[in-house]
Amino acid sequence: MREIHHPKPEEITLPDVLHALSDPVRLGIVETLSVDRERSCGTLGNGSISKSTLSHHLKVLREAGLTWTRVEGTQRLVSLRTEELEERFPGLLGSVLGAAKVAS
Amino acid sequence: MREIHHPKPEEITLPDVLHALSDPVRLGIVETLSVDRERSCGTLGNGSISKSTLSHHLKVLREAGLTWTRVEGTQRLVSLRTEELEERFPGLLGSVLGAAKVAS
DNA sequence: CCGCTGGTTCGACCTCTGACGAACTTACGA
DNA sequence: TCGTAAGTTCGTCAGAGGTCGAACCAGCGG
Repeated sequence: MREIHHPKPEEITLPDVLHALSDPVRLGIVETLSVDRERSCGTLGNGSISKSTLSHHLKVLREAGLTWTRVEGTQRLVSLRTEELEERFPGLLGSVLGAAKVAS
Repeated sequence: MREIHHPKPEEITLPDVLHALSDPVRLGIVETLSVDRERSCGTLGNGSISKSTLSHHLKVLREAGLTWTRVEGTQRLVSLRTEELEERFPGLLGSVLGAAKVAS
């Protein structure tokens, strides 16, 4: 497989982040990751979504700078880039996650 | 002209809000409104945008629940629904505006 | 070496979105 | 009353975005 591209902190743009979070599926993934810290790709779909679509969403999140993906044997482990995001856009991720919780 | 539709606070959804904010043009409008409080539609375009496109963006913002529009004679005055948004999604608008400022 | 498991990539499809000009509506002012 | 200024609405266009199945690729286990 190809190199996994992750943007540098300074390359992360606000519109990209907001767009990535504006999809319910991706927002759900981010919520899950905020609780579980690190999960493999396959455990992030709610069953109602195909492998390829899930992979697409994870790519959007990764390229927006929201998540980090590392290879572990045959699977990829995904986690939130919490610290870097906090440094770049202080409070943003937290308030979005809080809002997501409120919206239940 | 038709009735101007504004969603009730409880009808405002997080994905809609984030999607509305994920467009640079609309984000700029929200930034402007966070400073000036209330402006007429025409003064919100950066010159580089047509009237109809601007009207479209303002409609997206309004229907996402971000802005309030009132009629004043021949023009419409647009303002942020700051309090209602704060109540619905505490801290969200503030951190987005802060992030927008950081991203300069 | 072969098959399985976990993911990615590739078209294809259809919808949504942003952009524009042109036509229309409304209110104000001369 | 007529024109003008401010916005909306409409139709259209091109491009982006989400979804899927199928094909593909990499490791691991037998």
